Amino acid sequence: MPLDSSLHQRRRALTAGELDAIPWIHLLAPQERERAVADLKIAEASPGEYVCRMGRPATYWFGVVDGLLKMSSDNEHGQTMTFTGVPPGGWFGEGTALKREAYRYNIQPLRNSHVAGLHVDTFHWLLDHSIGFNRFIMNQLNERLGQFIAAREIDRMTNPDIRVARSLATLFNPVLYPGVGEVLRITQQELAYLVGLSRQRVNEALTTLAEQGSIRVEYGGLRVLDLPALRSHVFSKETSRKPA
DNA sequence: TCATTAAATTGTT
DNA sequence: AACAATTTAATGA
Repeated sequence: MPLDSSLHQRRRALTAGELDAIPWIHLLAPQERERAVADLKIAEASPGEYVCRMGRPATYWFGVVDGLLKMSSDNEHGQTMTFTGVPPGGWFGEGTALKREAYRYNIQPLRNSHVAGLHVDTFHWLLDHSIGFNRFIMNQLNERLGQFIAAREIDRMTNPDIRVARSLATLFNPVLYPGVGEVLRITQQELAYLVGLSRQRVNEALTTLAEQGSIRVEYGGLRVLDLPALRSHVFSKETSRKPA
């Protein structure tokens, strides 16, 4: 059962720390915040479950408190295409919440994750009453537009190293995912699922990126050292091939 | 707190 | 896909 259907039963209140990590909560006036906090729910979701499914009516606007989600879509042939990952601090679904439509994507956890939900009615109430909230949403929509344009470029990249680099750069986006910070908690296997490459190839790409100084590979995560380089660096074809 | 063991993740072929 | 090496997490004295 998707999380958006079962959030009612599985919900619990957010801790003070979890509330503090929500990027838009600080932009609200006291009475607005009071209303938002009263409605916010949090639930745990595991791999294989759905946070929300394509076609289901949108009931919540979601945010990742902890963990890692993937956003995907099924085409008419039953194949699944992954668009992007959603790391901590990311909020999504505002487009469909705005129009009160059905979800256009599937959202599934790549590992055990904590997902917060704000009911669409409260979402709309905030839109009607809070300037700060409107500014956040506008900023978010604008930033995501840039992300999707970048995603189209990534799709046309044949070089796996560049695909990994660009995909990582989007996950490190400080505006969309302020919860990530310097280190992104992600395993190489999880990253492989996201970019659609084998774990071996991802490992090779990460090693190359680390050699170039744009990231550092750590156990269970990655540290970004040079985000602009990740976004734009072009690799020469023969950087790390061993000579014959 | 420390040592031991299991589990997870990474590096390599 | 398989394997070894490394790191973390869990357990109990």
